[in-house]
Amino acid sequence: MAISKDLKSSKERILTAALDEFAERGLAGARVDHIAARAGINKAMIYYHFDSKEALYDDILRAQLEAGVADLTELVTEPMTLEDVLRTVARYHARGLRANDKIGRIFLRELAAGGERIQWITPNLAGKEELRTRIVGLVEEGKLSGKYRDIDTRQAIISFVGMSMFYLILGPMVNQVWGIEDEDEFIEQRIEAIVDLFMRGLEAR
Amino acid sequence: MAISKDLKSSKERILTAALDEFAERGLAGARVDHIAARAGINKAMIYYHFDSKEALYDDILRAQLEAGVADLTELVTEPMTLEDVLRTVARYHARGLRANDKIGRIFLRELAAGGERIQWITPNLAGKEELRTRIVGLVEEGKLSGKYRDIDTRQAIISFVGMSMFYLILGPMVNQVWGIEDEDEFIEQRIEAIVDLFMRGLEAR
DNA sequence: ACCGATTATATAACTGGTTAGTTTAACTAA
DNA sequence: TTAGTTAAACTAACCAGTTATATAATCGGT
Repeated sequence: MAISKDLKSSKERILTAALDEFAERGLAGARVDHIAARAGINKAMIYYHFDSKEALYDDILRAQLEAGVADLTELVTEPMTLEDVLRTVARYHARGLRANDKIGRIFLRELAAGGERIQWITPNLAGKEELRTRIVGLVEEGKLSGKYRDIDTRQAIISFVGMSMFYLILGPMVNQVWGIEDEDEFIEQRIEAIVDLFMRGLEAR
Repeated sequence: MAISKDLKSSKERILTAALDEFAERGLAGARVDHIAARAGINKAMIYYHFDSKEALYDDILRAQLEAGVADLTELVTEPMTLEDVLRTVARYHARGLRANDKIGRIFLRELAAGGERIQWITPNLAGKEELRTRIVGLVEEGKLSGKYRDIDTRQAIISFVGMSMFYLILGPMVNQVWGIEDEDEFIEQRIEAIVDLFMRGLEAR
């Protein structure tokens, strides 16, 4: 039998199936039998590759977070203006994570639980610090040159990230409340609206 | 016996205990036995007052959402400028919901699950629409009079709500990433920073 | 005031389905 | 020979919901 190697290894199949199951139901709501069925393998294989349901979950969470931060930092390597960096971040949040919202949903539940697991798994994600200090630097520079107003840099950046991540987090709800039909168009407008509002709010007159 | 009426009725005790349990563990992770223990009553009493664990959860969710929206709409009854309305909303998000973050945590998990339950429970929260149309009206008015720029009103308001709710949602993570010590002071600064950035970004030069 | 009936409150023990994790025994491909 | 894989049955704990039972409060009728 065996229609060949079936494309992906069983371990990979378990990982993708588990990502789906955890995104839909959360750690407590996920069922190991469901994961096995989704992956099209026997449950015993899960315990052959992973110690426990929790260990599987932690593996996935770590891998996804690391990949996410790596993707984003890679996008902002060359020298860029503040506006371009922010547009890149906004685009990443709006487009990239919407295309794969699974980690977003898992992330939300972790936050609801207190975020301790995330801090335990990834004490310091490589690249996260780097990107932040880079944005801080660009804002401070503009302030010194008189191009930007003398605002609280930290608060401003948190505001930007908030605007940028909000749709990622509350997308479905926003669509319903505001009756949004063409989501793709809305997202493109959203990216520009965020950057425009922020830069305008920052610039000295 | 009975050391008296024991302050709160058993139903009220169940409701507060369940709110705690659901906030900490979510619907799937919550245990009816834990709720009973926290409330200091017998498990059967839960099924005397409520049909099921889910029904109890739905009751709590509905009551909390209704109370939240009612609180907020009450705060913005009198005629106010856009800036004052926004400051009220920001203050409400930053202070009010932080003082009782339980419903926020439950809300996050609902969003992660797709938000369908919230829409089912509260198809149209009284007052929610009212507040939104009021803010839209104030922005449109300012645009017509030339006080504000000709931006996309919808996008701008979503941006504002994003900035405002972000700290509510990601508070603990923000504190860790930015190393915030004095949280109370930070929150007060946050409210002003949000309103300032938004108004400045909106105003015509 | 008194009676019976209903209602609210409470408990401990139980039931039956569910679920994470295991075991056994066989099979395949490198 | 070893690492990977499968199916199926098993177990031990867990957990939502029930039942049997009991006591106190409430109330309508007389």
